[in-house]
Amino acid sequence: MAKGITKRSEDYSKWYLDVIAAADLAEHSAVRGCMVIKPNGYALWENIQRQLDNMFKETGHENAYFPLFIPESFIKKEAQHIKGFSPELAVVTYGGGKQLEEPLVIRPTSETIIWSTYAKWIQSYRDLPILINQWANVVRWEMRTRLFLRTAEFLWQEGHTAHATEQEAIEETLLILDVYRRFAEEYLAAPVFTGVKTAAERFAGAIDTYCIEAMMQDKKALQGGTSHYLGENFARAFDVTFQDENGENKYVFATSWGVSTRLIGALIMMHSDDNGLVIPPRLAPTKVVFIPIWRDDSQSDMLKAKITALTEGWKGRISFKVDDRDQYRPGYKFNEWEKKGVPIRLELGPKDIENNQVVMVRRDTGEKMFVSQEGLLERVENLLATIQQDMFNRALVFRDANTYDEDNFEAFRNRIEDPGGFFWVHWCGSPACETRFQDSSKATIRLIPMGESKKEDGSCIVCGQPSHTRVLVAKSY
RNA sequence: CGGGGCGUAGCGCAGUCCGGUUAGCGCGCCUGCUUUGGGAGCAGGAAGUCGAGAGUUCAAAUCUCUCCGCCCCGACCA
Repeated sequence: MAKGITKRSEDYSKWYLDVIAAADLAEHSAVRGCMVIKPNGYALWENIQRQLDNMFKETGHENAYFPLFIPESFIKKEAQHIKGFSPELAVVTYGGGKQLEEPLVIRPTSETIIWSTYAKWIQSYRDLPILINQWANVVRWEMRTRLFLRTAEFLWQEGHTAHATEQEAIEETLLILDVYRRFAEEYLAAPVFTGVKTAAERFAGAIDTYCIEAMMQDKKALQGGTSHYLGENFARAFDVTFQDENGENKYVFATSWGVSTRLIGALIMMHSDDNGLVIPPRLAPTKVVFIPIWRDDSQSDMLKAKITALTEGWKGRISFKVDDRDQYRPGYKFNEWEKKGVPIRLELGPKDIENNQVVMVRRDTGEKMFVSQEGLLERVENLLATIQQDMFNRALVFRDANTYDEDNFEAFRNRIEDPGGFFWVHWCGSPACETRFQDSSKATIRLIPMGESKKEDGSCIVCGQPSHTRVLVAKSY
């Protein structure tokens, strides 16, 4: 049915690239590992941005902007940080035709430039907290790249906050984790597990890294966002101190957190099908496309006028398009908007005029409905809400059907290959056993859950030592 | 960086083994007419430094050498 899109069952990663091409979201650029985000893809990013930005503002954050270039010496100040990032840095050594005295690193993340700045801003406890976010691009020289999922340059937001107490900083970290979870569930229609990373998977320079993890349709995990509690690590490296109420000098406590254009990759891989992109209504740049179907010119004028009347008052309430192009026939248009993932298609032809109806078609299920022209906007809005909810529910059912408890290491090694999925297993906490998961199964510990749900006594699936909680293990992107 | 594949019109490809007219095909694009409820038909048309450079030859998309780039799979990562 869909020309030019490989079936998921044939080649999942080819399918992924085909969906992006068919929906005209992005393309590879002349620069290795970089992508051009085209208008359809960027519109998705703008919607993600708009919503998250609102959520950050609602929780008391402000936006600011820090420079792209970071003096090399800054990056080197925090030992773990430089260790983690040095392999993937892009460095500028020439400027204005002359060799620079000090090379400038193109930011892979902005902790160092930000903390060197915060050091100047903070003297007193009265200066705290600082709750800043920035929308920016960053560069990480990746070996292997894939559109949206991993590119050498990507767009993201990075929040950087400074607090007087450890408790407040940890609360901030968890607050943002919850913002990410809510955004994933309510907007991306993506059920996620939340938890904390193991030491091996932790952000370079963090005390703890919290994350949201979602299951893609190939049953692999994708980390959608991270929130880090940085403790005093960066404050010590950049000498960021404040005087508290008692006149004592103390280091500030830090957090940082981010989500990137990778979320677009997650959205694609969770919801799209063999006919192309499927966008959750709340993030869809165009929520409804209206297609008139005519037999001659007089009809076309009449139908266009009717659609204008039917969509009276829609502007400002719902984003819609009327596809009245004369050079394409209806079937072509149906297909085109399906590939692009528009949630609802409305058709209006001579038969519908006779019956005072409109044909309404869901992108997510393909279901076709004949509905009255009365109260059309309300019907559309209701259906959009239904689609949003159904998409979440389907993803949740899929994830739960492919998530298992497993206590036998050999069985685990077999099942992670076939059928694959998420596995809750007991782990003693030792890095040695963690390494054995990875080496023997190519799967990693995605997170250690925080709540009570997976707390139970058991024995480590690798070594048999006591364990008090199950951890989530899966192959991942 | 290792393994595999590829580079010929905007996109997808044939032609390359075995050198030889004016480098083809499909889709798309432009013009016109007919069409229009699931990817329209006919007619006409535009569009190529055959990835780059060097070499062999009367003659190179095709043979030789060098280089560049991209995609897929692995090791590292949001």
